[in-house]
Amino acid sequence: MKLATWNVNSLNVRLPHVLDWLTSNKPDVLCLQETKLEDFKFPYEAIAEAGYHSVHSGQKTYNGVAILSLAPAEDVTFGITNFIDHQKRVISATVDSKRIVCAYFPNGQSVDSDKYIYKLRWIQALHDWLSKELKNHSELVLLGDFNIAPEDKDCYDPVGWKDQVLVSQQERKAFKEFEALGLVDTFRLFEQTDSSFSWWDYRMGAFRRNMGLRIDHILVSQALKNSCRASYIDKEPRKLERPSDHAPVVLELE
DNA sequence: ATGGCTTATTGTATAAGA
Repeated sequence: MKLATWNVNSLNVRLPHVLDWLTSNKPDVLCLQETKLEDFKFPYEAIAEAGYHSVHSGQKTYNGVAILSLAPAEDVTFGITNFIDHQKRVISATVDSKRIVCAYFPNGQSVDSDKYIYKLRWIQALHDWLSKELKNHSELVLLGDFNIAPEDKDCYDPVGWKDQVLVSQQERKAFKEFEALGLVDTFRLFEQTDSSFSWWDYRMGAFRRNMGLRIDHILVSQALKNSCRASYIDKEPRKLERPSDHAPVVLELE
C-alpha cells in the first residue's frame, strides 16, 4: 500500500500535475493540502477519470484538504472534534481499514504573531483529539503539511533559522508530543540522504540551491510501524513548470 | 534583501504563504 501527502498550493493551478502524478505513481491514497477551492469547485470528475475517489473539505482562497483513494473513503469526518475552526484544515476517513487523518497545520507566520498563538492552540487541539482517536483506531496515519521542521537537519540553515517559525522550540516540542502518542515519523525509519527537504521557497533559486525545509510528514501509529517498507520525497514535480513549492512525500506499507 | 516568487481577490494593490 502506497500513501502520499502533497501540499499543492492551489489545486486549480496544480490539477495537471496531480493527475500526472497519480497516473505515474499509482498511490493507494494521496492526501492534498491547500486546494484553495470551495467544495462545489473541486474537480471530482477529472480525478475520477484517473481512477480515484475523492473527499474534500475546502474554502475559497485559503486552506482546503482532500483525500484521494483507489478504494472508497469511509466514515469521513471534518475538522477536529471539540475545536471550533472555520479554517478547513483537517479531513479524515477510513481507507482499506486504516484511519487516514489529512492535516494542514497553520503556518504561524512569525513567532510574535497572533497566528503563531493560533498555530499552537490548533496543534494542541489536534493532539488531544488524536489521543482519543488512537483508542478507536489502532491503525492510524497522520499525514500532511505540518509546517514544522522537527530537527536541525530538517532545515538547510538551522543557524540562520534559529527560533524562527517552523523550527521554534515550542513547535518542535509539539511535534514530539505527537511522537509521545506513539506516532512515528516514518521518513526517519529509513536511511535518507543528507539535506532531504519537502519545501523550497519560490524565491532566490531556493530549489536549485536545495535551500529547503522538511515540513511535510507521514506519521503512523505503533500498530503500523513494522509494516513500513520505504519512505521518500519525490522531487520530480518540483522541477516542472509552475510547480507547487512543496514536493510529495511517500510512504510504502506492506 | 523586514523578501528576492506565487496564488487569489468582486484586484490594478494587498494578503498570505513558509
